[in-house]
Parts: sequence; C-alpha cells; structure tokens
Amino acid sequence: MPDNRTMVKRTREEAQATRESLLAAALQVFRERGVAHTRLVDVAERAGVTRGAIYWHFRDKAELFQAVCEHGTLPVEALLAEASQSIQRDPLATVRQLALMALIQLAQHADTQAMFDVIFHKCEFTEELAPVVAKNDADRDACLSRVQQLFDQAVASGQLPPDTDTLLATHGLHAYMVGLMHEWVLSPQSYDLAACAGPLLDTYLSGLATRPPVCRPRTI
Amino acid sequence: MPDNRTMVKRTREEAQATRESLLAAALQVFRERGVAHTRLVDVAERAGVTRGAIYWHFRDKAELFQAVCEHGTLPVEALLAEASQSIQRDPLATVRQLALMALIQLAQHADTQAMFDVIFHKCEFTEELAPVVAKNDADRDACLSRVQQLFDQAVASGQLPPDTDTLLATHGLHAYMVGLMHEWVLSPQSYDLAACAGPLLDTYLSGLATRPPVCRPRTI
DNA sequence: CAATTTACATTCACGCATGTATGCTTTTAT
DNA sequence: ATAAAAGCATACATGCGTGAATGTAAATTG
Repeated sequence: MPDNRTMVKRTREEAQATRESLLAAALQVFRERGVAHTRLVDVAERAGVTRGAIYWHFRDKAELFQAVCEHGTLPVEALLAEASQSIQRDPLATVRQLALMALIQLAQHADTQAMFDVIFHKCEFTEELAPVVAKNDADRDACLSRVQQLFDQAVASGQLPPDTDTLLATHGLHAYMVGLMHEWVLSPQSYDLAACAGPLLDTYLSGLATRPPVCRPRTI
Repeated sequence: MPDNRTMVKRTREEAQATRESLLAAALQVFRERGVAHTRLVDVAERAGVTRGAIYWHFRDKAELFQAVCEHGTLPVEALLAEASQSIQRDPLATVRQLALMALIQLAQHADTQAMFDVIFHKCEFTEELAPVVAKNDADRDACLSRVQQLFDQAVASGQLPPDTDTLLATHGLHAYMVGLMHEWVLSPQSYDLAACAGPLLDTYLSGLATRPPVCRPRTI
C-alpha cells in the first residue's frame, strides 16, 4: 500500500485514476455545497489528494466543472443517431423511444441523478461558466431541431393532425422532459420514474395526436 | 432635493422606499451575477446607498434573498382560493385556469420573469437558503395536493377516465408547468408564451382525458 | 544511467467580501 | 424642547479562498 504523502509521483494510469476520482469527488461536493460555495480543498480532500492535484489536472474550478459536465452527460448524439436510424417508418415511436431512454437513464443511474441535481439546483449559470452554457445550448438546439423534424414527418405520415404546430409541440415536449427531470431529482421517492416514464410520455403524445398545439387557437 | 451623504436619517416612508429599491436592485444583480457571486456592495450601489443600509434592513444576504423571493412571488394561495371557488362544477377548467394564469403572469410581467430566471438559473439551493427552500416546498405541496383533489373530482364527475392515476397526472402537469417556465425564461423570444399557453395546456389536458397515466400500464 | 518530465505536495502572499462597531444626523415620541 | 430611537454612512478587523511559486520524488525517455 503506497504512501501518498512521501511517494508523490504516480504512473500514467494512476494519474488518470486520480483525475477520475477528482471528477467523482467534485460531483459529490458540488451536489452537497453547490458549485459556487465549493472550496477546492474540499474536493481535493474528498479525493484523497491536495489542491495541487486539482491545479495540475484543471486550470480552475470552472474547468473542473466543465470536465464534470462533459464526463457525466448522457451521450445525446449517440442516442439521437441510434434512434433516428432504428425506426425510420414510425417517427412518433422514435421520439417516444428517445425520451424514454433519457428518463430511464436518469432513473437507474445515481451519477446521472447527481449530475442533473447539480445542473438544475446546485449551480448558477453565469458568465464564468459560459463554455458549459454554450455547449448545453448547442446540444439542446440540435436535439430540438431533430425532434421537430420527426414531428414534421409524423404530420406528413398522418400520425399527427395536419394543422399541428410542430415547433410548439417540440417546445412542449422539451419542457415536459425538463420539468420531469427537474422535479423528480428533488424527490426520487415520490414515484417510480422507471415504471411511470412510459405512461407519462404517452399521455403527452396522445394529447399531441388528439389536440395538437396551434398558435392561433382553432375555432373548434 | 435631499443630500444622501450628509442628510442621513429619513422618514419612515423613505426608509420603506429604500427597502423596496434594495429589493429591486438585489433582483437585478442576482440575475446578472448569480446569487452566490453577488457582492452586497453591488446591490447597495445599484440602489444608491451603502452596505450599511442593507445590514440595517436585512441580517445578511440569505435574508435579503428570502425577502426578494417573498416579495415577488406570485400569490399562489390567492390564485388557489380564487380558482377553487369560481368554477366549482368544472374541476378540469379550474385546473386549466390556474395554470393559465400563472403562465400569463410570467409572460406579461418583467419582474416575474426576473424572479423565475433567478430561481431557476441563477441560484444554488443549499443549506443557507433552507428557509426559502422550505417555503417553496410547502407552497408546491399545497398546490399539488389541491390540483390532485381537482383531478379526483374530475374523475368522479366523468371528465377523466376512472383508472386515472391522479397523483401521476398531478406530477405530470406540475413538471410540464415547471419545464415551460424554466425553458421559456431562457429565451422569451422563442415563442409567444401569452398566446400559446392555452393551446399548450390543452394539449396535455387532452392527453389526460384520452390516455391518462396509470402506473401499471394497462393492457390496451 | 543520466536527463528530463510528470504528478503531485507545500508554502506563501494577496485580495476581497463579510460582519461589526461606531459615528452622525434627522425623526419621532413625550 | 428634550430624550430617545431610527436610518443610514464610514471605518475597521477578520478570515478565507485563490492562484502562483516553489519543492520533490518517482517515472519516463533516450
């Protein structure tokens, strides 16, 4: 068992392990104290090192936070690519599958729950976190435009009514997803997300089919 | 025109005006810099006073934030009481009216937008803001249980299917509302919330009527 | 096997935001 | 009118977190 105080230098793999444990420790401390109130010494101690290790692997707290975000985020692009190639003929089912996988991922992985808890409730999105915000916005816009494409296809194929405002429908679904995650991480015991995600999604999608949003409310 | 530097003491009404301007200034600076990164000197300067005025009216930053929240929040109880007494025979319409008023309020008042922007994106909910969190939770639970009562009435009166899981339906609607506000304040120009709030709500409520959430997915 | 680089630990100085103490002037109460 | 208190401004002390500088020993490299 190596002595961390005297035996300083580690091999490359050990250094990578140090980096990983720093990311995990940062996620925990961020969740407990909030990002802005987190002191780097707490992160270091949680990971069993000193601040020197943090300043070696990351420039400052902002870069550490950015690394935490990029490390733990669910692979949106992969999900999008996979879902869009799988069921080409049923765009609504594709959307459903996409959203369902995200919710299931959240329900089943503690790290994902911690990530979204930090992002939603333990973080201030200000100027110094601009790169993270920019990446989030880019991912969100890509996801939203892809979903809107799917909704357009659903309209074309008759799965959704012809007067559907697909932009509004997309914003609505996105809001629904964000709200479900936002609130569920606050009290995961309030209901079984993994079991209820499907029915919850079906309720909204059924609403899209029977009474789709149109900006000019139609006269019955 | 009184000199603020030499003439220190003000009348009671002037002191109240100072307090109000401090709340307004705090809301602005919170939105710009984030709550945790806000320096009290910035709030004071924005209000045209010094930190002494803040420490006279409030104990510390946490109490100032709490006052900002209680000052600007939409009167939930009043809305609930009003809506529950108005349309006793149409519980679904009552829920719709309740949610619609909240969205319209957000869409039309800049202060409300600032409040929710701070609450959702410029604030870390940690231990020191415990009283605010507690009050938020209490308000939310009260609102949720009231909405669930209305959904129960809707089931009893046949407006919703008999196998509706009203708890899930309530969580779903709440998530929808939270998500709509959470995302719309990020880019209010993305769509006209005041005009689209009704159709967006109707989509979800229609989904509730045609395919309500049930935790054990029913076998068609 | 030397030279260099890696991967941290340790130390230090600095700024900065906070909280408190105190002073000062005008209301307000009596 | 006089005492008391309200409503701030100013000054001060304090701690705390950061970032940079430096130290150091093991691990690579050639």
